[in-house]
Amino acid sequence: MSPPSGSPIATRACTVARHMAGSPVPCSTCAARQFSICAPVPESELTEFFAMSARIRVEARRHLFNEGDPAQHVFNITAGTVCLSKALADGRRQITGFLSEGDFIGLAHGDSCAYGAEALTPVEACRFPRERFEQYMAKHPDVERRLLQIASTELAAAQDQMLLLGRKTASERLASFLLRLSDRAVARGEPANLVALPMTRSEIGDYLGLTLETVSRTMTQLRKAGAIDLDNVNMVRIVSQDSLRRLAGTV
Amino acid sequence: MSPPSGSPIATRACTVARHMAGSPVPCSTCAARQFSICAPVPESELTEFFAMSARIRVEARRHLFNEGDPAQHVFNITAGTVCLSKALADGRRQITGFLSEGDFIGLAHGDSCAYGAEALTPVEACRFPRERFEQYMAKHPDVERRLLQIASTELAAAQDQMLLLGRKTASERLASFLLRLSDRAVARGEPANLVALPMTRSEIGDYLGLTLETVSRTMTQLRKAGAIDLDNVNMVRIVSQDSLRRLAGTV
DNA sequence: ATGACGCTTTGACATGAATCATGGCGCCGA
DNA sequence: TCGGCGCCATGATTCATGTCAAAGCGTCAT
Repeated sequence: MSPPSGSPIATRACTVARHMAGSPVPCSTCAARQFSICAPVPESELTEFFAMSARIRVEARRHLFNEGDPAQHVFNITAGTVCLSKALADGRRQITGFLSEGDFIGLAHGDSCAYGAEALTPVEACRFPRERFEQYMAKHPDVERRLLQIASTELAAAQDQMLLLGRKTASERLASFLLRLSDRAVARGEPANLVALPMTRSEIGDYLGLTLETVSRTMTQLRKAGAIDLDNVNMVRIVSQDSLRRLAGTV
Repeated sequence: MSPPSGSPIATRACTVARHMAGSPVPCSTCAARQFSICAPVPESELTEFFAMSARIRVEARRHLFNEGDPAQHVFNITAGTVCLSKALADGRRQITGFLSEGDFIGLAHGDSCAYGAEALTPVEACRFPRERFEQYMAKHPDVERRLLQIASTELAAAQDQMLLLGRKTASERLASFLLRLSDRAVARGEPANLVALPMTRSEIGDYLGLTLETVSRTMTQLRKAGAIDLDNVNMVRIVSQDSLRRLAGTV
């Protein structure tokens, strides 16, 4: 299934699918659209909007781009999970967000990417040339307004995360994290008490400012406290939303 | 000078100055304007723009608004320093930013304020009713674009801060902090090596995810390492930008 | 079926920063 | 000029989390 690793010729980090001219624009049936930057694009404009972008597929563990790369594209994720991260010279890294279906990537860049983006699972996305996307926005204030709204929401989330990283204990961090994932699941019409973890303990650690060992121990702690159960390592069942909320402090 | 504290009637957290009709709009001579949200407002519109806002003065230690208040206004700071913060139920708090001349307050709010804002020094600001400001933006995409740019910059800064809070040591945090203040001073045409600290050690701690004691000790450490000198508790002289950068890791 | 590999869990120990406690310094008002 | 108060510096000690190490478990390719 996966290509022979290490061969730069045979390996494709990202494949581009072409759209058949004449067939209806896939946007009209895109499940991610309602959550996405493209939500305010009217039906009449969809063809033009769609034509700006390429559909890409990225394998798990591949990077969409690296921190410091020239910022050439913006993305709208239609399937899979991506993490954004920043690193220090010695390898310590901070994951600044886990993104999935409907999420936009491309805010906060200047000329170069302020963070790297890596697929944690196989990912599908719409990729837009940054410049064309900006030109489109300049002509369509609705979309620009939507992006401002997205940026504003991101900023609020970033501030919550600062509170978490600066002032919360390990169990508060993990409890907050699980509750956020749960809220997110609810927003997508999934059950609140069953939380999938597409990322490893190490990645959770890099997001919460902890080590993977502390994440693991804390997970056990929450389990022993009766707040959660582990169906398997990647599937958390929230047993008591209340105790989890109490443990989390807030958010 | 300061009003008798504790009396809700005699005390004014914020005073509103009225503008004389007919006199030229103060915006044209406002030193903060070039850095501000109002930079793209054309001369011809300044009167209208100005008329939307009230000039306010806030004493040191007073709050512009509290976390959870209904979000009624947005602000543009014209003088002084403000800190934004979020708190946990038990009083732990995280300062998410120090703002000054030219900075905009009002991003990231929903119906209620996502954070509190407190004046660290006497502050002057332009205060706009949130709704009117949004209406103005809807009619003036330039201003909306500028706000998106501001939000984007804020987001990048927030991500830097997440890296700092999640992964940096105490001395890396403090070194990064001092370098940022220095960069900021440079952007305003002030000398790079002389950094004013309008906030207390405790506030620095609440910003860097440390205690005031650790901030104090670390300041001593940086001094003994020959990276900085303290003219007095509120004035840091950067002796060696290089060693400070080495200590900081990045940013 | 089996072995290998990657991820997770758990244990033992180390350590950076927090906490608790004390004294010093500087500023402001009487 | 003096006293008081808030902020800061520093020391002693504790503690949460990091680090190092080893073993368990699941998955996947052979």
